[in-house]
Amino acid sequence: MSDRVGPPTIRDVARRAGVSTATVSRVLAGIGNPKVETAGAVLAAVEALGYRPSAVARSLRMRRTNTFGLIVTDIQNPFFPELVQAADDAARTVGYSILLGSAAFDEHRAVHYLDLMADRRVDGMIVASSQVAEESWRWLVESPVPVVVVNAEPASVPITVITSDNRGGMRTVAEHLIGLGHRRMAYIRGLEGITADQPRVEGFRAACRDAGIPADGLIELRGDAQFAGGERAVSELLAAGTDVTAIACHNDITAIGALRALRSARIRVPADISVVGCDDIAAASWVVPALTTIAQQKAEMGRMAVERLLAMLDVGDGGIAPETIRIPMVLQVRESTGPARVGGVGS
Amino acid sequence: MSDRVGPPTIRDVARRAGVSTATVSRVLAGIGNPKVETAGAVLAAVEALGYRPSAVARSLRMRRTNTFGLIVTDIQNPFFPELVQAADDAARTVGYSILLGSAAFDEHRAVHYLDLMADRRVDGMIVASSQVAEESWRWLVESPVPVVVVNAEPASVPITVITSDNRGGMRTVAEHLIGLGHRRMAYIRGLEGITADQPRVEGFRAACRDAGIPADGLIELRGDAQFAGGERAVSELLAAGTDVTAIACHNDITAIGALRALRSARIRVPADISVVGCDDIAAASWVVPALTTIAQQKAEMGRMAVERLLAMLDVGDGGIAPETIRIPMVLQVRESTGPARVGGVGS
DNA sequence: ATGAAAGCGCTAACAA
DNA sequence: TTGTTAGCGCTTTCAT
Repeated sequence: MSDRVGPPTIRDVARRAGVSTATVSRVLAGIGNPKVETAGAVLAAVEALGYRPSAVARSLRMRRTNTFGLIVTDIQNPFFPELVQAADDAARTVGYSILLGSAAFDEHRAVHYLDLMADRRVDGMIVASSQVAEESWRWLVESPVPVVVVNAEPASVPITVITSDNRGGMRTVAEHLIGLGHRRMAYIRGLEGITADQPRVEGFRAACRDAGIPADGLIELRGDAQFAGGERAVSELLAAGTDVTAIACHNDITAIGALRALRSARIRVPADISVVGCDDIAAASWVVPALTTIAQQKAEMGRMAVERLLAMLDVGDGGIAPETIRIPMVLQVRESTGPARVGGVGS
Repeated sequence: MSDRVGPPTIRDVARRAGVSTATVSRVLAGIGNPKVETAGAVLAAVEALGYRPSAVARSLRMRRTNTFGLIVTDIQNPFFPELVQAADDAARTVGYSILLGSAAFDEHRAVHYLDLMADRRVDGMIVASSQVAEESWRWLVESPVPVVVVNAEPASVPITVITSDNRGGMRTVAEHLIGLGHRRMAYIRGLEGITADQPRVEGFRAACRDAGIPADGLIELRGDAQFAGGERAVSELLAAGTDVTAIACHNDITAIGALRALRSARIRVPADISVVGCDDIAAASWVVPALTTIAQQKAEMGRMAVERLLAMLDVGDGGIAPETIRIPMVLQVRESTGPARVGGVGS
């Protein structure tokens, strides 16, 4: 009747089974050829005691935690949960778990998580956050732990990156619109400096150029990658009396904001103006009209990030050359885009 | 030039500073009155080596991980990220971190995470998942680690629960509707067996009863707590030719589905029919018309769960009696509810 | 096939 | 004020 404090340890099991801790360890790890009776005794003791090996002690001894750190910009952004889920799925199947950090748009928090995960001795890190300063990126590449960056492209730092093909994706969007006859369009950009902003708008511009659309056929506005930014940009657009037949947005949330502003102005979508988003979050198919958008393959990205980390662990980091992997985006045509109207708004 | 493998340890620091590891530990912990020069030397060595104490080793030694486990039903459900964020915030400020597990509606996964977190020796657990079998609940209460349940109410198990006042919330919703003159209403329920389903519908019924609304003034339909369920339920309602002036839904996603079905049927909201949801997810204010809903105070719940865990840790679990804390819900009146129309639909 | 013992990196008595 | 030492619970040589 010892006053055992805390969960049973391997010693408790060993004692009860009348063997050494080494034997318990081996039996549980399935190493060696234990005599059936020994194995039986061990297993019985484990069962009786409800023994669960301490991952903490094991981590210390093994010098590996079987944990990957995952830092996201903001878990409340509907883009991330799917990524997180996919990464977790992939990790789980190979015995890893994910330690999550949501930077909540705060650079300091991002750094905090970087430290935290270093302290926790995670075996690898996935950084899906653009809230990371150049300085931190350097620190990351130099650190011995494998790192995969998702949806951000740190300037001038050799590191493995998994990202959507933002440029190509927005080009596809533009082509879709142009194919529908649109020749006067607006593009609502994301927050200034956000990683994907530049490539997306460039892709859009490129397609316009290729289609021979004159420079003033594309008007660019600044949003904030949030609902409010989309609303505001459209209000400004309308206030300025600018006449476009389509609006492409940096992301779905922006587009949904745009949709709402348009509706308030009694402009019909897509009859008067077409709207298209980017990301394909769940809400994109909930709104009316359902949003045409170009989808990021979030699950695919999460899966790949983990795979990559695993590969680096195998080869012993550094064995794998940093590489930028671009995952294609896929167009989801729904209800918010249609043929360009010919006359003025309301015609 | 030793081929140091892995990050520097406390011994490296001690060696470099010419002191014992104990001293390093003390200086870093701010314990005792180290001579300034000693402290200086230690700090310098720490700096030079880029030393970060191993949380793994510390956890083993201290028998505490400074980690709370958090299991959610499904991180992709917009309800949870805010809860997670709040819990993480609260935990972070007191030096804790959150190990997240998303059960993804899978009972086996929920169990998997339970085990995982036990193995990791988390100092406490927050279980915000209804995917947990009775058997597991028992296991949880018996386990020595403090547990707080969020938004679920395990039958007949004494455990600390933090939940929204679902009954009171839906009562408020009904009263809002009744106050607007509605007397023939529909209620779309959640998935069968889901924890909040029963109290919510009961709250609604109670208010109807109190207002003297006849039994056939409230028609109940079964949804699935998802978009599709809301759509389907409304279609059925319309197909049956049932004439109601308001529809209350188990949650926002259902309500958004309902909104869409109504729109397809060219029924105006709120002119013809009012719609109200529950939860107040971000998308509730994005849709058109913006959804009137009764908000769960998710951040509050996350915060409280952590506080409670901390308290249990202090007092030494068991010192605090299991208690069910009901957090009030707050009505958000937006655009989807209005006065009951008097004539038939379309009048 | 099994046991004894060392040690992963840290903290906390206890000594000095 | 600082150092010595003994573990925390595990895995893994090296013996036996």
